[in-house]
Formats: sequence, C-alpha cells, structure tokens
Amino acid sequence: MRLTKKQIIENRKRIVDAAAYLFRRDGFDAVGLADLMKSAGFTHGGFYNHFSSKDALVEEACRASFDSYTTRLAASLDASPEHFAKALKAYLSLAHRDDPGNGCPTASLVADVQRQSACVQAAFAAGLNTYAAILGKHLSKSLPIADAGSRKATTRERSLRLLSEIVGAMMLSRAVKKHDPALSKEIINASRAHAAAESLSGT
Amino acid sequence: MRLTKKQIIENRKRIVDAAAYLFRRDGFDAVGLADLMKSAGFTHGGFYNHFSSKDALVEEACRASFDSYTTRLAASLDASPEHFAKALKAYLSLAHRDDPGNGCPTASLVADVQRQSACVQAAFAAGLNTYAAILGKHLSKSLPIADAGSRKATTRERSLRLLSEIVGAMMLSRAVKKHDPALSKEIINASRAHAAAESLSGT
DNA sequence: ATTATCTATAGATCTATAGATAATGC
DNA sequence: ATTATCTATAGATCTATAGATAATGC
Repeated sequence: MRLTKKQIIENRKRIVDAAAYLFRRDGFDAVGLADLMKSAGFTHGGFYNHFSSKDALVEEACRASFDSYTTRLAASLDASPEHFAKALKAYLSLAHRDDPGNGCPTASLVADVQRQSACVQAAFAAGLNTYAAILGKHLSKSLPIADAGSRKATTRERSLRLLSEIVGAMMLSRAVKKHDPALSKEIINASRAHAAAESLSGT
Repeated sequence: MRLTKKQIIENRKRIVDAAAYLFRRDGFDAVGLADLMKSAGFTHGGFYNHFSSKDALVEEACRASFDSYTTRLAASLDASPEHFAKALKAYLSLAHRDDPGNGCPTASLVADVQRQSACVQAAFAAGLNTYAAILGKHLSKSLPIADAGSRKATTRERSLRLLSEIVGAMMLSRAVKKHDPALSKEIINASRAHAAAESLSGT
C-alpha cells in the first residue's frame, strides 16, 4: 500500500514527536530505535526510510523539543506581565518534575548532549540561546537592583543565573525523587520561594 | 600468578578509582567494563573477581566520588572563613568545567543516576545530603537577610538554592562548551559574580 | 620444607541488544 | 512499511594458569 506524500510527512512527524517525548523522558542513548518506532506505531525497519541515522533523528528531535517549548513559553509570557511569575511556578512544580517527556528540554537533555555529535550540540546551544533570550526579554521589564555585594547585575546575567538555578533545581529534584521524596520537594520549593521574588524585583 | 592480600586490595582500589574518574567524565552507561579495566591496568575478565556486577561497581564508585569530594571540601571550608568564597570561585571555574572526571560528582552524575538501580540512587541521595549539609553549615555563619520579596530565607533554603544554581551553571556551561564557548563562559561568570556576594551576605 | 588448596588473572566465549541493511510486499 | 538478517558491542561466564597461603610432615 503506497502512501500519499502527505501521509509520509505525517508519519515522519509521528516519529519525531515520539522521539522528542522519549528522548526527554529517558535520554538519547537509553531509547532504542525499535522501541521508538513501536511507540510511533511502526516497525523497526522503516526508520531508515525517514532518517539517515539515529543521530539525524536525535538532532531533529532536539530542535523540535526546543521549538515547541520555547514557542509556547514565549507566547505565554507575551500574553500578560504576571505570566512570568506563573511560568516560574509551573516550571518549579511537581507536575513538571514528574513529566520530563513534555517538559523543559534543557533540563532533560543537558547532560546527554555532551555525548552526542556536533550537530546535536549545535541544536542544543541554539535552543538554549533562544531560551535565555526569552527570559531576558521579560526580566528586563523589572528594574535591576543592586546585588548584595553592591554591584549591579545585568539583565543577561540575571537570566543566565535564573536559568542555571531552575534547571539545576529540576535536575536535582528528579535525581532524588525516588529515594528521598522529601528532599526532592524541598529542592523545588527552595527555588520556588525565591523565584517569585526574582520575577518581580531581581536580585 | 596469585597476589598478596595487600596487592588484591590495592588492585580493587585501582578499579574503583578508575571508575570514579571515568564515570564522572563520560557517564555510567557510556563507560564499558573492557575499557574501564584496561584503564585500571587489567583485562576485561578479571572484573568479576572484585565485583558481582557493573551495577555494584557503579554504586561503589558513586559513593567513592562523593566521599573524596565532600571530605576535601569540608576540610577546606573548616580551615578558614574566607575559604567559602574561594571554594565557590574554584567551583565556578573553567578548570572545573574542563575536568569533570575529578570534579563535582553531583554535576557529573545527576542525570545518569535516574537510569540506575535503587542502590545507586540511594548512594547519590546520601552524597547530595552530605553536600547540602556542608554548604548549610558554612552559610549559616552569615546572617540570613530579607529576600527581595520581604521574606526570610532559611539557611537550608539558601544552601539548596545555591547548590541548584552552581550545579545547573556547571552543567549548562559544559553542554555548550564546544559549540558556543562564549556562552559557556558567560554562564559560569554570571553565577560567579553573584556567588561571591552570596557567600558573604546571602540573598 | 613439602604438599594441597585457594583465587586473581588473562583470554576465549556466550548471550542479548543495539543500529543498520536487504529482501519482500502492497 | 514490514520482516528477516547482518554486524558490532556490551555485560557476563568459563577455563586454565600462576603463585600466594594454609595445612601437613619432618
């Protein structure tokens, strides 16, 4: 049964979507092509009708993860000023912690990406830059105030620090979730309390 | 050729040390037993005279990484008050970024640990708790001041946030190091500038 | 001192699984 | 697109060997 071009494109998208989910949930190397194709509703062998190698899919899935995530984030933040605080609360939540497959690509892929090809690393770096730019755009709406050390932090510095903190908190929280759920929550809440303040005034 | 007991213990330690280095540098799953044993100066087959499985070594190496790292850190911090700022500067440095094999076990293993056995996750959680306790002990020497949002952050909250931030910054910096070295440095420096202030007054 | 035993080692091998390819079918 | 197959590599197992250790004997 030969498929229409439209159907082929649709099938390909199904594979990329499955990959974007599974790679974020389990990591690039932990997901095999057989399981991935099965999850997309196909058999193993058909993979190479769409991609030249696993690496090619990894790159595309990485890009797709960032695209959908940052697009949605930017739209939400542009909607109204108070959405910044809401977005931070949503980020630092148990729901986000427990659903990495649909969550922040940075937190899910940051460690894995170092073991991937140059193309994948480039896609990741591009996504991260976009991410930081979006944060910076909305942080700049609040005036930078003096640091405790009596120096002014630029908006760029503040957005990168905020990114480091929320990504770090999410990863740490996920890592101890099973064995130490109390600590897992504590990590998220520690940053959550501070993030609300950060979104208003900046420190 | 049978060895003395002392030599056997020494050989076992060589394997654990090699593992503690390679696992932190490349990740648990990316390091094969053949390469690991070769790196320790042995051949593949001898591995099972020392460990029942790879998982058993992963657990021991995880513990060993945390032990050596936190012991050294605690000793340094106890030496004198100004060592706290020094330790933070050393953490947020290019030297640390470029030597994960001897660096912070948390930053190296946090993502991998989720795919490992319960024993390994327990070892990680224990190490992280020790880590946070050490930071807390030294943060408590400086008085907590009001957050921008006019609430007081506890020492515990501050140590967890600090941990999230420096671990996150290190991971992000490493992830984009190859493809975007400028951003990599920027990430480290953004947190470095703030960390100095944090170590004195707390925000 | 001699003998028997124990065991870490090297190297070959087994089994499972991964990515990738080829042949087949609609 | 499916199915079967190929190839490489991983963890794990097995066997023979060497030589330290323990038990025995003088």
